[in-house]
Amino acid sequence: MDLFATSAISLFTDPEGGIRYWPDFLPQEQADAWFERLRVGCEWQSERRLMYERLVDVPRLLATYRTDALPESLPLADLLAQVRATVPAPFNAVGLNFYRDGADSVAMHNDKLHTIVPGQPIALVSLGNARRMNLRAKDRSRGFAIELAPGSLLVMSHASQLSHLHGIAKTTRAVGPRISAVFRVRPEPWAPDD
DNA sequence: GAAGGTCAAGCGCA
DNA sequence: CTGCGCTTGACCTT
Repeated sequence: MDLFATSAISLFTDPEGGIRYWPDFLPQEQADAWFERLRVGCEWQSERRLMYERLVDVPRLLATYRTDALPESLPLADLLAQVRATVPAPFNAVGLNFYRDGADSVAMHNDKLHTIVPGQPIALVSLGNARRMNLRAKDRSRGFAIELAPGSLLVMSHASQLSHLHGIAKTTRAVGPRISAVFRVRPEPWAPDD
């Protein structure tokens, strides 16, 4: 029995479940402990991108694992079990994003369609500092935002990736580090360095 | 293989 | 303050 993953808030509806949010998915103590273990233990990768003749850092750190090869030093198997208790999908991938401070961000985007399987959801667990996620329908019919609290779960349908964009804007507010763990069902075969 | 989309920082605008 | 839309260009997707 899980006393925490009780009530989902529906942010958007479609035939595949739309976009749902569980603010209290994990107990706070567990969210805090897992955040620290992931921050210290993940093999964080930085990337660079060219823009206007300058090489700039991608404003976040990244890590990717197959769910069938999770490092035992990380709490990802436990986290996956928690996620699957609420979202019963055959997740085979977890991507982690480390937003170190308010200068880290990700532009509005939808998940790469070749990295997800039609009909299967995407499950995003937030740890560490809260950050605001902006969401917008691609047809611009509506936009909304959700404060992604530590220990929360956001589930987005495959269909919602066709209809909506999401992103994390930079902020001048003093915000501490945040980690998101995003579970996906990727078409096989795939490798973590894809 | 051509065409179109992505997405990084910074600026102007509302 | 915030979000948004525009810019270039290498790389990715269709």
